[in-house]
Amino acid sequence: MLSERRLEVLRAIVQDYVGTEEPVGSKALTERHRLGVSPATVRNDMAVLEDEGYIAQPHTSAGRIPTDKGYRLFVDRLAGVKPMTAPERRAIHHFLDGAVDLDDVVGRTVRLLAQLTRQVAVVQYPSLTRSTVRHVELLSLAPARVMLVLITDTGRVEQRMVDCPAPFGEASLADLRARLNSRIVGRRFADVPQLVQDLPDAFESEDRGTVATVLSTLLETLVEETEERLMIGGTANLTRFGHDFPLTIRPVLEALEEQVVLLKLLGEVNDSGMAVRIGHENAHEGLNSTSVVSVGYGSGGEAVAKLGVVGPTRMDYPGTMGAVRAVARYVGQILAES
Amino acid sequence: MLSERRLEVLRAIVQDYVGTEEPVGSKALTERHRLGVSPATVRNDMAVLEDEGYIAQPHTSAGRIPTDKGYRLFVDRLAGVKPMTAPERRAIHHFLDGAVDLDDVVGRTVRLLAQLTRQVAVVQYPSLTRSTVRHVELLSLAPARVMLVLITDTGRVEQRMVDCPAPFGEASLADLRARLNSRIVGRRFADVPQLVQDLPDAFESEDRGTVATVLSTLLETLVEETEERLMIGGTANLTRFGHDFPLTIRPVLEALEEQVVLLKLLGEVNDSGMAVRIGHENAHEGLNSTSVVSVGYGSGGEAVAKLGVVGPTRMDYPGTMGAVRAVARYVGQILAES
DNA sequence: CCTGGCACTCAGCGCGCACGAGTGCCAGCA
DNA sequence: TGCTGGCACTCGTGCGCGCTGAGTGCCAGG
Repeated sequence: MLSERRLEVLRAIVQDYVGTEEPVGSKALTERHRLGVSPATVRNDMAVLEDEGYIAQPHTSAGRIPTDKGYRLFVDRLAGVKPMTAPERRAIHHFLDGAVDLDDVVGRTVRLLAQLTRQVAVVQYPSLTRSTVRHVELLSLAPARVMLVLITDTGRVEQRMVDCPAPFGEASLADLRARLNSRIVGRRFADVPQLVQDLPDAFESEDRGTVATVLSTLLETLVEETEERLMIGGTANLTRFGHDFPLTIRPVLEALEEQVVLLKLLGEVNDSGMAVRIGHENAHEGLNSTSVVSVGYGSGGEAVAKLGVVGPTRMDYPGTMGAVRAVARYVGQILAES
Repeated sequence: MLSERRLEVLRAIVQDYVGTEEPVGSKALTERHRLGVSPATVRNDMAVLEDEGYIAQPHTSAGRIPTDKGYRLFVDRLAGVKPMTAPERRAIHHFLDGAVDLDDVVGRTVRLLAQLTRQVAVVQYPSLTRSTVRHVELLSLAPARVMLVLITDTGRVEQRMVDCPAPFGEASLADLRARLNSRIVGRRFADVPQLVQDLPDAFESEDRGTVATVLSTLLETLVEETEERLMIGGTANLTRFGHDFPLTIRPVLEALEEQVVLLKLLGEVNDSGMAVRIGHENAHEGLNSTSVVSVGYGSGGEAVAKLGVVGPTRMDYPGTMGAVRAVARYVGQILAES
């Protein structure tokens, strides 16, 4: 167990390193923080912290930098979430108000997050399966061609073309539309498969094939990993990563281009709502020198999707967490209003 | 006017420099190309080419590299468009087939282009105004709340919420839907404003306000710069830019995040279809060391949108132009089929 | 107009050296 | 037992130096 002062030393190291981006030495520490002890004592504490794996030196005769483990301790026990100031909150509201549709909301959110945190922002669209059906529309575009449009309560709209096995009359289409909507409007998309299972039975045999085709297309749109969409922004902030960064930035950009990786990245948000993954805690190799701060957001109580930022492990955790949380809350409100 | 051989020397310089990324000297040139003259002669030619501004040396006692003007001459007169090989064409087809909706088509196209050219790819969604109306749908979500859904023949779907000034009955809604569709289906979106101008007149006075609101929302979606959407990919390829690239990559990433800049970037495609902007020919400062190859694509004869790639001025122009053209053609086909 | 020869330039590289920030250890003191 | 000042040590960084070699421009001769 580390003494109170040693924790204080660790906190000071993290803060200084985040600020200066340079290894911090014992002398500098005592000058910048009122620790009440001499550099020599701090050196002893540092030696202990290094033994325990919380800090490391890049090379002998250099100052110390926090390790992933050090950041972890910092985040868990030494720092809180820094709340946004009133002007910042106003800026968030101002920036997000006036979005015309969901794409716009997500786009603005991404830019806002990137700007506030000066890092790379990732925003997931509200997941279909976790949303509620607001409406299902069927449009006849040709005798045997139907367009299926799904609308969620979060404003997300998905459409699919359906090539029917047989021509489908306008009356049958209206019938299907009505039955479908009466069954699933207001229900969660996740429940839709069960709710429509026996729907073809209600139709004449000649239409059954088409109805089944439409339904299977509907179900296909709900398949995980296909239905998920996301937007990223602020990649220009990657250039602030470090000096050696050709090697660092490359794998990060590559990782950011892979949907699957990104979805995993946002990962399981724990119950308190916010997740912080530090360095090697990220499964993906290319992201071993980055940290991810993510949080769920939603229109009501439960999260319909996640958003977060990706930045260097050397980031301002309290500030970033504060920004991410504030943005998520307000996006949730916006969605609830639409 | 430059002699035939001097043009040949310029071509050789461009080809070698693109291949090696290193300034090319007179000796190396005569070794790698059958110019039929000695290095000394080539040196004289180089001196002339340098006087004329087609090449430059980074510093004395280094080889020459092409200038923007040199690349321009190369593209205009010395090189053609390299056609795709059969396997490459097959790969394109394979990659793009099986997209489920427009987002998917655009997403696949971006990834494909980035992969083929090893550069940053930019794909614009089919512009609304240049597309044709396939269907307009109006959905009543609440007594005074309507969702407007626009569907184009290219598969693009846009939706907007409309808050009506007064409750709007189901019958009136159906009426508006029918009138609207009969007027504009099959017409170009650009013509819609004129076509719907007097539509409110056909309604009872109590509904006129709502109809006008719906129509104005419809027109808003057609406003330029709001209606344009695009997707980019392959930013990881930026890391292959050069050695000094922290300074190069930053402004490029920033430019890529700005819609407006990107839209201008794709720029006016000339009549032959393809546009190549080299270095300083790009208006945006951050892109002064990049070249942009873009082309229009469309389902029928005329272009509904553009796509292209952004890469270092030192790029394989014939190959890049070939890839861009081939992809654009096939995307056009895909859109026509949907 | 082309060619071989020649003197010249200069970026890159490796080397050695001095500097200084930062450390670990130890003896002394509260 | 824990803190402190002192001290020797380490090692990365920056600087100056000279060498090397690729590449050039120029010139005289064919």
